[in-house]
Amino acid sequence: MEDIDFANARRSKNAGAGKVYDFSRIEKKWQKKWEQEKAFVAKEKKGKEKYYVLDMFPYPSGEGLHIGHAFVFSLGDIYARFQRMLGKNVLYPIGYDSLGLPAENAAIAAGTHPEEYTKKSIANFMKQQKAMGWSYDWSRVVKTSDPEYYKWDQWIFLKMLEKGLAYRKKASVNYCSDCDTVLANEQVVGGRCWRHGDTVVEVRPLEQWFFEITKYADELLKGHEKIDWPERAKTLQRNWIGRSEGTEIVFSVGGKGWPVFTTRPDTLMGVTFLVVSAQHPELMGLVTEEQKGAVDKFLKKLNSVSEKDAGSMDKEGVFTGSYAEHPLTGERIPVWTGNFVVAEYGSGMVMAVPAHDQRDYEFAEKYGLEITQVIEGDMGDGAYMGEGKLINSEGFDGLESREAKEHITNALKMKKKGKKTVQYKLRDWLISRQRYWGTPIPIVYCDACGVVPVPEKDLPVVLPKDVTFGKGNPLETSKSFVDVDCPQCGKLGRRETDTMDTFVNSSWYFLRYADPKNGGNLFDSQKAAYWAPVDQYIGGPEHITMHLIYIRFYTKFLRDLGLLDFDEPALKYFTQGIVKGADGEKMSKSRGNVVEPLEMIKMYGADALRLYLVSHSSPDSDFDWDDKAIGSSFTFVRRVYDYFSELKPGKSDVRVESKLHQTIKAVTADVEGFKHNLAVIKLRQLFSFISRGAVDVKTARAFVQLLHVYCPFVTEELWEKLGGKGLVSLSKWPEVDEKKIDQKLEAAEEAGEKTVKDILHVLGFVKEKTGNEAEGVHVYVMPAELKWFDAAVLSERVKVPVSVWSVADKKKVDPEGKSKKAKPGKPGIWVR
RNA sequence: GUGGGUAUGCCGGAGUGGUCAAACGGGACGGACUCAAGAUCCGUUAGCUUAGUGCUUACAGAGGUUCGAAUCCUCUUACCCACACCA
Repeated sequence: MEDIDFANARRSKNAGAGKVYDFSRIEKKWQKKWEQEKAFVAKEKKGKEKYYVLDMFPYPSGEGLHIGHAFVFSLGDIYARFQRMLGKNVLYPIGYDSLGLPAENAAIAAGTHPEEYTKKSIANFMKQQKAMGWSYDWSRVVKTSDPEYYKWDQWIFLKMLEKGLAYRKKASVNYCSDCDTVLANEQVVGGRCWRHGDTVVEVRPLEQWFFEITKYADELLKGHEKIDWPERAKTLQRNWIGRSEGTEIVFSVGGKGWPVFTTRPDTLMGVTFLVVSAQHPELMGLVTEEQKGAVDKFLKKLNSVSEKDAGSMDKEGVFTGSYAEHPLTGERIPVWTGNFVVAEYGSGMVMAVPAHDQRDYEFAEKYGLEITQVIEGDMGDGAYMGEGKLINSEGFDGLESREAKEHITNALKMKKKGKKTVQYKLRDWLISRQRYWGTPIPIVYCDACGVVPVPEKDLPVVLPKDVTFGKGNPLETSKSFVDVDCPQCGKLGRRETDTMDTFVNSSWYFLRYADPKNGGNLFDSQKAAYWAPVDQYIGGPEHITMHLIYIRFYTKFLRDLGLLDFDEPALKYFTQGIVKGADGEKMSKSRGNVVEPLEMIKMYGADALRLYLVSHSSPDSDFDWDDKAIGSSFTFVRRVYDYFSELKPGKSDVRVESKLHQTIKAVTADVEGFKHNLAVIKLRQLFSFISRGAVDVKTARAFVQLLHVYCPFVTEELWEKLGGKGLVSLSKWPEVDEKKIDQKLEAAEEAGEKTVKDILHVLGFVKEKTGNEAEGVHVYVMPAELKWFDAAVLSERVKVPVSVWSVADKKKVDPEGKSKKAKPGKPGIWVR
């Protein structure tokens, strides 16, 4: 065969030199070794500082790991390895968020049971996770689909119920007809299902279970002070919780009191109409006979507008025919209904002050409603939204907004027509799902006893196998599950068929890792107290408003049960960026830009993949995958391997030592701060420095240790070759010896680099001018700097023989007097 | 609309007051080694200029602060993310 097999050629070239970087052999070898030696199994050790690193556990899909997983989990692993090498007692566990809709859907599509599907997916995940070299404690794996796990979800539910935090309520809920289930507010994206972007979410009234998370709203806000999270994550949560202080004012309509929330009670005397949400459940109660036709027509029109356009719709409304009574003046105020009032926020009715609220202003203009200015200010082109001195407000005239808020609220309070109050955007957490693959809600409905909780001793309520998948909730098709005796009276009752939102499962899993096999309790409080809270949590920004709020809520609740003595689950949190396809688009199968970690491991090895993932850019920013760039990471790893596996140790000179310690110092800080891109650069620089000259074993080992957090496999191999004791994984992180960092040497190095450049520059000129190749170069340096310059190294760099002279040397050859040009740090140069 | 973020050379991206024509990687180009290489090594990569120099123009745009700005402030523009009329 005449065709050249390049891959083979590369191999054989390596082989000829006797140094093949056979990454797949190396990676398998160390994977096995770590497992055999139980290297990463964590045990509570009194007196040793613990450190808990946690990645958000994955949802095990049948497709296996994607490149995003490879990226985040590598970040966690780097951190865990780092902390371990710093001597901390590290807990770095992994588990599977294995309940959830996708498994159920995929199982239905594939004609299997979700349990089968999940089992296979998890096995596949594990294989890949091990291939990536992530240093998990595999003895603590937690699977949320395991009845021994979700038993405790049910237990917590019962506690919530006991404490009055779990309740049932008929609610207009978001219903996705594709999922055949109800969605939480957080799962509705722009009026559409978060999983089915094409499906418009319907609003249906259903009897649902809720957790009263709003009870903790204030604490969730205050807790931010205690935790070291990115500011934008906190801001996002703050806005999500959306606390606003204001006044609740009761307007009476037809003898019935209608509370209205406002942050601007100072504008009360400027109220000229009220607007009730068009989606308000009690709207029709306000509509008079004469107006019924108009309101119906209006509602019909609203319904015909698709959700998509509803957002950009103009403010519209219609008079209900009713009048409210102003709480202070008793004046008659018309009540309108409008499309711009949010039904679920506050009471679903607002007081309109067109002079001082832009939305109200537009509405009033449109329908010719009265506009009364009550705050001094410029109303040139619309409402004056600022604060200021009150006018046209009877007894309150002359007050500043701030005092007026107090006075008016007090006046209302005296008349029992209002009070100071706080509103949140955060709603209670709707946990009911009409699906199979979730935690069954431990409740029995009994004709005689009503809603009866399943007694603790009967937990877990296990998902039945005899179900039929199809439309609706499969649990309803299991007679053995539904038909159950009432725990109270013993008569036949009916089991709750709703299951819990999967975010329930992930709200306390970090605690279960502390004691994953406990059969008698959620966890052992001692063990939890030892490991928790999480010291460093890592996961995507998409979880900030859902999971990261729920997990904080659960932690506070468990604390209130007396199970924990802390109230924040994660002290530090790091959000990584998104890995996008080479085309800059989000990776997706339909775009065909998906990169498979396994493919990359096959081609370049896990070490190169890991190194590439963190060296591209700062881990908290998004980045586009680049096929070519991973090649350079591979090349680097291979060179490192080639160099150190054949190392003939010599003596490190002082410059290498200085450089090493400088690098240790910088890399330590970079790894600590997740600045891996910068750390990698420094490691590359150190390597090219080292590999130019001689190093001793100690230095070589230190380099290998620094690189280890990024490339765990190849560094284990090299550590062994360099005669390191035990595993690098468990070795002690190199310590900085400040004394060895010599600024003068740094200056020397810099001078050397500059000189190389200068010589090359001059050589270029000479060639240009004379057309001849230079025969040699003389370098004249300051006497004190003589030791900085090595003729052999310079010759090698500039590819022309170089001789180095001290300017003070009487015997120097210097026909053109170039030595006179020499300055400190900048030698004279003569080319012959 | 509100809140948050980003804007750097051919590209990806470092860099948060002077040591910056700006790390590192990719690409391109030139050279070395080679029968040859997609392998390795060494360079160049704003323009003009120069025996290693100097100047000009540069970090989205326009202003400003400062002895001095990619870096701080203001406004504008574009893009990204979240929330979407929260009273």
